[in-house]
Amino acid sequence: MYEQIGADAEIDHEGPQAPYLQLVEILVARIRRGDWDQGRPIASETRLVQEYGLARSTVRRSIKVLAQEGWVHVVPHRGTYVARTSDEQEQEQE
Amino acid sequence: MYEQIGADAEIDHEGPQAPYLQLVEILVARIRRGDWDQGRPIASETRLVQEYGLARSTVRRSIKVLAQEGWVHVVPHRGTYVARTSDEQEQEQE
DNA sequence: TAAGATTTGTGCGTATGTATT
DNA sequence: TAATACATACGCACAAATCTT
Repeated sequence: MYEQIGADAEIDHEGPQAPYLQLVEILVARIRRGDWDQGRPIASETRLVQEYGLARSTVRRSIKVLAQEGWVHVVPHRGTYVARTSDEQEQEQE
Repeated sequence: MYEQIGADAEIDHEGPQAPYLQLVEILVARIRRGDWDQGRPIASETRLVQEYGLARSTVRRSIKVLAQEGWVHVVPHRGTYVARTSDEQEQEQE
């Protein structure tokens, strides 16, 4: 999956897919592309808000999904770090 | 058109005209009267529901017509904005 | 030690989107 | 048409922890 939306895509507010899911795909694409290295922080929520024109609550929702899928690791009051850059160790979530 | 029902009319649930069409005429009259300026949001769906005693689905149906006729522009999750205040650039919809 | 900037945590209110009954 | 419920999204405000200067 994550094939329709690329790393350079923008949010389509009119489309059928929810913006928070679009952002999930975009960020996964950017991680895989190497925009941020493993163990390094991705853009802050505030930055993503500015970059994609979304509400912070929406950005946070996307990050929550990324964390659940194991792409990133959120460190309270510090940042959101890249946990992996490919889906090699893809794992099931209950 | 929109001559029979004025800006201060109320919905007549007994009459021959469907409530959603009555509301369309009322809202157009209110826009033309200047209740809401161009580029500004009209009353929310919830507000219109309370004001006219209609179901939200009915109000939305009216707004859909207004949007198709170019009177308003619906911005997802934000509001319904006045696109024009007169029928100068009246245009055909397919 | 202190102050300021940055970042995530949390909550509230409101609006539209969609579906069901 | 109506009534209801839930999902999705925006905006704002403030708290708490961290980092920088």
